[in-house]
Amino acid sequence: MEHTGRVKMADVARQAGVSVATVSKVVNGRYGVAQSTLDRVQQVISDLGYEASLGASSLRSHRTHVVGILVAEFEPFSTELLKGASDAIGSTEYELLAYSAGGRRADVGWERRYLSRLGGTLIDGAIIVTPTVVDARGVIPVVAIDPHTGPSGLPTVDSDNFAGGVMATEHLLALGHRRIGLMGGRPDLESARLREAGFRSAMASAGLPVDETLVVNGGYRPETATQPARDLLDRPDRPTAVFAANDLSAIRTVEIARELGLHVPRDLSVIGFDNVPESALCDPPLTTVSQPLRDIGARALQLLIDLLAERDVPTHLRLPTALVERASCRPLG
Amino acid sequence: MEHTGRVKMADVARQAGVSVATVSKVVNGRYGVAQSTLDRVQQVISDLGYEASLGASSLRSHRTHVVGILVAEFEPFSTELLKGASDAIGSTEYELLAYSAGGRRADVGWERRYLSRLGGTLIDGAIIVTPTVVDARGVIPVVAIDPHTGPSGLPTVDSDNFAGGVMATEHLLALGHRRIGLMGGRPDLESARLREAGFRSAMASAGLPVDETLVVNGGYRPETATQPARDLLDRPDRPTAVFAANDLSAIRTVEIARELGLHVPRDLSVIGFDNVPESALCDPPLTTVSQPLRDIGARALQLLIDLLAERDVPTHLRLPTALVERASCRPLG
DNA sequence: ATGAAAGCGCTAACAG
DNA sequence: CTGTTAGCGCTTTCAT
Repeated sequence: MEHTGRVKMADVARQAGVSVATVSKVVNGRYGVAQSTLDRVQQVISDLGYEASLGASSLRSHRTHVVGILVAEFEPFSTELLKGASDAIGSTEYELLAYSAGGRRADVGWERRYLSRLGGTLIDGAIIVTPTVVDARGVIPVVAIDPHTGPSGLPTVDSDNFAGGVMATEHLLALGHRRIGLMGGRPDLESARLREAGFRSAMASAGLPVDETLVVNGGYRPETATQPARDLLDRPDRPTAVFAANDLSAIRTVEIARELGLHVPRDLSVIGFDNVPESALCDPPLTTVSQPLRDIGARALQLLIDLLAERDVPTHLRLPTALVERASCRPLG
Repeated sequence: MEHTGRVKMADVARQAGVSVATVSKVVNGRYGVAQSTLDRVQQVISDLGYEASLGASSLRSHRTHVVGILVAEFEPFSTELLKGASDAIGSTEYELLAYSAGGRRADVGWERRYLSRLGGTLIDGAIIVTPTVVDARGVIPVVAIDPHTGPSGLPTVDSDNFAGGVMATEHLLALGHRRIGLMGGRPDLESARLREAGFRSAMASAGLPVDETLVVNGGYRPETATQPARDLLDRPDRPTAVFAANDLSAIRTVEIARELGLHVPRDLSVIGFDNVPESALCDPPLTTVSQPLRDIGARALQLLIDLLAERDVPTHLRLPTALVERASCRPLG
């Protein structure tokens, strides 16, 4: 019977001697099937290892019990969120589909295109990670994690980026640093804006002016942080400490420092943001501001599930940040 | 024009004054469309933000340029592979879809069911992570990572688990440990079998018998490792060192040790396997045997792409393991 | 309780 | 060059 390709509903129907309509009913647990038929069909289903094609069934039913998590790329940040979402999905009736077109196609507007590609059919709802173009008038319920600046109209979960920025800066200040560089994040993201605002606020509170030549844009990614890190460090009046807006650019900063013959933390203190697991792998282990990334992913998933169940949900969840001291910062002197 | 739901091909066709067939041709870059029509349709597509539904188009065309990575759960191991696959996909024409039904539905045979659910339509090929039921006669090309014991017939990528097991054990031996516990992995996985074989081989080479009461099954997961860890440690003749078959169960072992008032590494040395980023986050940072997880993911993806292009591929890639010394082991005495 | 038939959004012949 | 016509595998009325 191993003819061609995967087993489809028609194969099950034939083998069980019923119509596909009947098989569909038992697969979907509809009423109106005799117990004997039901048993027989289920037997054939398990014998053949049949499972309905997600593509086909979703096309027709528009209810799939699958939720999507749409990311530009699977990197340490988004995969932490994914772990959290995966933890949370266990207690629901849903399955999880994570989608990325790969870095290259992650141009402006990717979130809208992904949504169009998967929404309406394959997935019942979506979590979008760091969307820039937010398009509230959606077809399916959407929750945003760490979105673009400004009110999006989308339910959002993020963490207290401003407080985190203050925290990081105050830590450096408390260690005696005064000449502090800022490697900013993606300027199109609210999180980056707030972390920088926190930095400036803490500097101002300390009565310190911000040297704008010490403010660069690291773009949140190792590749985009490389040159800015050189600009910051390869100069006689380099800062004694750098606050990088996320761990990936902080880690790259540490690497560039080493390339330039600078020892971290002896010659340069570096603090990051996010507390992705990779930050502990860094040499030296990175001092950073943690966001509860897994929890953010789990909360976003729960929010989405509530949305799908048409329950009332908060439109914005903000989770706390905290200082994690490791070995990349030390007192000046 | 914002009537109902997502914009579909018919909407584009209407707006551009052509048939859906023509729109399909321009979307898929087929020949036989006048330049002026092409321009007009493309304009409408970008105005409307149209993107073809993956569900619908795949149902018909059986070629999607999407590859799947099928996992039981998104945890540190599978997400490292995912990062590697994501790195590698950037240089291809493919997009990446990662799928998990959540822990609960990850029963025996999940890999076959996922494949049935997504294969044939949504995805052109798949990477399956730690499959138990290997079913070579597939509809779509499949690459296995760290599969079930025995020859599967599937192209496989894994690492040198035996050598890694030897390495971990010899490290403990070199530190003077003689009474060494083994927390084994999932017995249905070749990797776990080989790591244990490496352990036994190293013990034998050292002329040491294996105390079978010190061999437990941790099942690779924190939840399943908890009780075995207690069994191993909560007794007067407990081992002075434990080799855990993966980092997650090693980390849990460290936690249980602490619960029991044991200090790691003073009272107990623990070594893991995998070198997931979380192992560095452990307190104390975990000494472990690294597998090049991201590279494994990238290689598996490349293998799959080659398979899809009908290029000749190696049927088995084995990558090296290496000892990573951190702080969870110390000399006995 | 069961099956026939229509159709989800799209692609692939084939006509025109 | 363009449109018409069939389905892809499944769900869903609606008859029987």
